Amino acid sequence: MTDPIRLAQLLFPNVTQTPGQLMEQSFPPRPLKEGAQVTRFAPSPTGFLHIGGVFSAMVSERVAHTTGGVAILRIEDTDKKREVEGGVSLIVQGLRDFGIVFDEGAQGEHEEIGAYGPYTQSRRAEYYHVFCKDLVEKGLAYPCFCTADELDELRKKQESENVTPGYWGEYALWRDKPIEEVEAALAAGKPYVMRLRSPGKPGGRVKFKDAIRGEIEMEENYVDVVLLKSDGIPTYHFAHVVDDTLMRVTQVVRGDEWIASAPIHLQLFWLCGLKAPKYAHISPIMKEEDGSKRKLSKRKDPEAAVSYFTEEGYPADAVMEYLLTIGNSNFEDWRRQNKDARYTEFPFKLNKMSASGALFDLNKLQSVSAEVISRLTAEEVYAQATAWAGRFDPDFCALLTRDPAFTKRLFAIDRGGKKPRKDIVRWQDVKAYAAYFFDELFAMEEQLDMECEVQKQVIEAYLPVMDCGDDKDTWFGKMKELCPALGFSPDVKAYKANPEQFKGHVGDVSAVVRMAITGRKNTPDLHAIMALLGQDTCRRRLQAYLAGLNG
RNA sequence: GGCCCGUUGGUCAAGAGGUUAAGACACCGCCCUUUCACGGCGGAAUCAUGGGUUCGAUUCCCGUACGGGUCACCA
Repeated sequence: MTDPIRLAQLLFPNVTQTPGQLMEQSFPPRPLKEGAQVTRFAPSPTGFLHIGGVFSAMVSERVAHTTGGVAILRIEDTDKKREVEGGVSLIVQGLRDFGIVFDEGAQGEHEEIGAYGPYTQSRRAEYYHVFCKDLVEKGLAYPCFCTADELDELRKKQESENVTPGYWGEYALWRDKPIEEVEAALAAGKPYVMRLRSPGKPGGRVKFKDAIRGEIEMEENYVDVVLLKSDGIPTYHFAHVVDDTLMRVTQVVRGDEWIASAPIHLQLFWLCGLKAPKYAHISPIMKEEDGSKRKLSKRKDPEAAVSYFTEEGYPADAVMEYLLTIGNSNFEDWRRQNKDARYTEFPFKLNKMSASGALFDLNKLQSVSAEVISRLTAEEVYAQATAWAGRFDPDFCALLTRDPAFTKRLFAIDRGGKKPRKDIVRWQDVKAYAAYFFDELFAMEEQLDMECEVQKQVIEAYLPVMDCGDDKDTWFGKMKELCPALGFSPDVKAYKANPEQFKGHVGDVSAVVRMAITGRKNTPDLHAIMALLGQDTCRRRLQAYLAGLNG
């Protein structure tokens, strides 16, 4: 290829701009303050949003927004084979469900915002061509007309000769073909890809700094990698360089599977005369199986899909906070010291991320979730629980919203104090939690381990004095007054001192009433429950329970 | 196979050349409590391995094992 300028003109007759002009005229440096990071989350619209993707998106977004920078959502749809109808909406909606918002990029299937777009790679062909033409002019890129079969053959030959397989050095068939041959192939309409003419050598070394892992040294790239596929669309490698340059991205956050190709990217930036962004390669979220770790897989693990968490009813904030604890382990300490703060106030730091992959811990998620829900007000619980039920359990939703004031009061029981209960882990649990407040769902779920005769006596003694209008002390006072005649101790300590003298203590008496009214042994404050349920309902349930004991 | 990354209790992990090796979840026990929770207190439980360097290594270096990644016209 004796004449790169002529070759470039031949290949890209319609490209008139240079990369420099493009950057100056259309994508100037962003007016941001010192230290502000521009990040991006760049998923492929494959119709599946992985929890690892949400993790990565969260990290990118946090880094941008805690530094006063910009978060971009870019759609990497350069592989038409994997693309799925509606894939973009699924990503946008999925991220929105978790409260992750981007400043620029895709907003819906076909909508975008921001001045550094388009943010969908399939609409950026002209930019890639500008950069590619520039490389051709510099003698750093060339067309390759090899067919899949030819490449296959090359590989076999290399394997038999025991050399590193790949399109490189002397094995790069089209690297130095005379321009006449290229013209002929072009004229014949043969499909071709554009390849990098890599100046690298086997054994050469590159170093770079990773924000999470520190210095990484690797063999430099010497493969003539594909820049533009035969349809003119770039490979990830080239798109990464062009897009992140034009979008003025300063900090790339991506999965650690990209570490291996970092030398390609670094070389590309260098050859294009560009400054590479900073890198942070994050570890995948793992799953334990048969005693060993493996990546969460979308085929085997339901919890790999973020829709799982939405369906199960984990609050978005709970999932975010769990991810934050995996991301920066000091988040938990911070949370304890800032109980009322929103998680977005936490100063997330890339260099505090772990270099090894964390196992997904459902136990921990549940604990975080219970904690998050316990901090919510009754009003918020009502809003979120009904929103969840509206989507996944419409019948129950109808019940919850039939009398909003009543439902809110129910959620207010034992909530809001210094020691809020933590028995709702996911919105799914609300149904079981609140069942006995609704006659439609009320059922005897458990049985008391106490003689029927004794239970009968308790109910019969309580029925005449019961008054749901009593204040708490009066209410409990009555409970105590019942005790002596029934053979129970009104005082727990007295009972514990001489258990043989009593059938039980006040707590046991309350347990019978609790069972009759709620159908279970464990509930929040019984007095509050009865006050809310009202005299009629309580009397009815007490009588029904008594009838049950007799039958 | 080449190259790269990783390895502190069951899990998430802090940590630094000398510490009784934090904390959280889960588990167990006790206390508090009208129940359940919440909370409090306590318990069991960890530096993958072999060599160096060093007065001293879990921490630094080298090897080994194990796990993961990557070597495409996929991202």
